[in-house]
Amino acid sequence: MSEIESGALDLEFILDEANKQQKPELRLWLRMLSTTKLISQEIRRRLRAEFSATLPQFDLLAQLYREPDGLRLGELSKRTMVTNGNVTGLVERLEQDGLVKRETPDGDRRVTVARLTERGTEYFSAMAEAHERWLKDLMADVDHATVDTMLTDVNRLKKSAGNHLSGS
Amino acid sequence: MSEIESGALDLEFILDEANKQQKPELRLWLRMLSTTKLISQEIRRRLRAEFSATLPQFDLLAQLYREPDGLRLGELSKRTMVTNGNVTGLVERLEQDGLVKRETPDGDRRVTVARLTERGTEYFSAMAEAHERWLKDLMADVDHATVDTMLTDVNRLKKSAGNHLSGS
DNA sequence: TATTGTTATACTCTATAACTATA
DNA sequence: TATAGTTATAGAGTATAACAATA
Repeated sequence: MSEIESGALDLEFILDEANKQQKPELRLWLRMLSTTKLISQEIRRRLRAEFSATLPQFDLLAQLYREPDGLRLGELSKRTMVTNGNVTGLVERLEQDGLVKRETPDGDRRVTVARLTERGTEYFSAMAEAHERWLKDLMADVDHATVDTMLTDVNRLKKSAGNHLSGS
Repeated sequence: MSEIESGALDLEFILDEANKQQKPELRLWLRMLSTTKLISQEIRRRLRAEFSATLPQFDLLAQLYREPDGLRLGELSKRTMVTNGNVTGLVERLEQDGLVKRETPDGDRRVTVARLTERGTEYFSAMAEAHERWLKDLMADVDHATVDTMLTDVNRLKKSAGNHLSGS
């Protein structure tokens, strides 16, 4: 290799490294996106194979699991970040499976409250246990300190994003 | 408030904090998932409004943008984590929009190579610039040091997950 | 026989907007 | 009039498997 070529390569390398540093936010986002896609696909695969469930369904059930008295559909919509109309469809499918039931409370008959059935509670409990196991497994090579750091950092990121949405 | 009530509240708080520490991997995952969902929805909204494009399309175009000579569909499938059959559909839509073209190289006529058209290159260039701006904006409240730390940490996580998939 | 893409299918998710019943 | 859900619709994404052409 000639001196000129060698020099050119070094320069390219330096420029390349400089470029990398120029767009750290973009790089972080692309990396987060591909990472969550990788993990999501794996989790989706296992949820489907072992529980015939989807990720949005799991998410919705998790919200109800925390609220024994159930949640209004509007509140469910906010917490799952799914539009009102689509929450209706999600809940309907889960109701057909016997995991969720809908009730209209006395007082305001416009309101619909969704809550887990007994079967839904048992079923989600098993799902949650498996889900936790899968996550521990997938993150096995990440040390505890890093996990803790990431917990804090991701929270900062979420707050920042929340503060800069179109509607705010 | 009585002493007993106050004591009970303290205990609840302590137990709650202890519980939080018990499942850090799960908590990290749920937080990453809701964060990427929040940001993805925002980016999707803007991509649709300003470029009539979807996130998977953006992802696919980004891969081709880095490879002026184009990529085989199989390779595109791997890089975008989209199945072969669905890559065909994605590329077809982008071809109809005139952003991508397909070619069969001499030598192995089973192969299809996708590459950006001139228009596709220009179009994606504008998309990438806007996309980078959006990300910087959404991450504006996160300091540079944290962004750098996260870049490293997310990479560790991705590698760990990759090492523990079903097929490995 | 193995590989590369394509086609077919079924289902779910996503987004938007119009609509109904109730307050 | 405003609110809570529902319905309708259109378009994409996702996963699986069967299939054709080529090597």
